[in-house]
Amino acid sequence: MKLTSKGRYAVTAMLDVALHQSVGPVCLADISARQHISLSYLEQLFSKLRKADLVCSIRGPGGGYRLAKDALDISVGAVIAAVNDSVVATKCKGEKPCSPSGRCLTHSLWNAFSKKMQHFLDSITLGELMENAEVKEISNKQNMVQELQSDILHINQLG
Amino acid sequence: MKLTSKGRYAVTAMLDVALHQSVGPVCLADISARQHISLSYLEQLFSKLRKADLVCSIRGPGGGYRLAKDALDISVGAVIAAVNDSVVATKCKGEKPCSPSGRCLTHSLWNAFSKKMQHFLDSITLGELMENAEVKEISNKQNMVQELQSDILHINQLG
DNA sequence: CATATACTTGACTAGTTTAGTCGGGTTTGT
DNA sequence: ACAAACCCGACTAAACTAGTCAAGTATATG
Repeated sequence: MKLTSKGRYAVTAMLDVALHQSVGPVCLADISARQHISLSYLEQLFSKLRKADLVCSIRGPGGGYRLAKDALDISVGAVIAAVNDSVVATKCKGEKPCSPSGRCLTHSLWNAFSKKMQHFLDSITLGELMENAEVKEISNKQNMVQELQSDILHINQLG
Repeated sequence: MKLTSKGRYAVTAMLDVALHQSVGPVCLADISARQHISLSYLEQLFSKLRKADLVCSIRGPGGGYRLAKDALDISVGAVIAAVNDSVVATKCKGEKPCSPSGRCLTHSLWNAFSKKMQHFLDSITLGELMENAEVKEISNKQNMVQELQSDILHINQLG
């Protein structure tokens, strides 16, 4: 799992679709205008998002994109994975020794972290983020502590 | 917060130091040999890690690096941040309009996610990962026989 | 003190990825 | 028919990755 601005663009665009699809399909030109992402780049991203079945497209005038599922069923992790033509291929496979106290232990530690990371990204959905936003819109700064606590709770549930 | 193989190398190297510092300072040559990371590249990484006060160095023969704090006080997030000369500079700062239903809402949603992400990375420490590993070490040893068998099988297929 | 060991710093680079452009398509509502 | 929208592939400048290379500086030990 990589985390770069490419993924940020994808998540941002998907959130834009989620926020605006209630009045009909959202066209890339509108997203481009609102989020300041170049149209052609959006085309690239949405091509991958469509192939990953995260959005569906409506062609022709008045067309655009729509989320393929409920926003609560689309994880941030899925969006990021879709645009990063991954295939990382963890190296430590064919290589022989991997002594218990050496390379392989550290490697498995990294894998443990990587897995936690993955679960975390998969556990946050677009819908969740939107719900949080609605609450936030009312009082922005009030519940910093609550938020932190719920975050920690959330993390503990994962691990 | 970026998450690339640079960060992975850094975390891996730091874990290696954490695992081996009990018998004295860990020199980069040893880490290079164990983790298969080039010495010169490690030099770059540790230069940054030292500036971030995550490790301290002991020069001269028998020298090397040591964690600057307890492994339980060094978060994975801190390590990754140290090697990624960040300065992301979130764009939405000087820009004016940021209409509530447009760009700025999506932007704040991304920030919300970004924050969660940050908290998550900061909440995992090197020490925690090591504790998890101790449990795993047993199951690793159980798999050794299986692994050996599959290796033998592989060799037989070649001959 | 000499010297080998080990860290320190900076300049350089091939290769890959990012973020984007360009120019053509195809589909479809009016 | 026409225009709005998606679709697709080739291309590219800039940035970043993952290093290499070379010339230092500090220090433990004989």
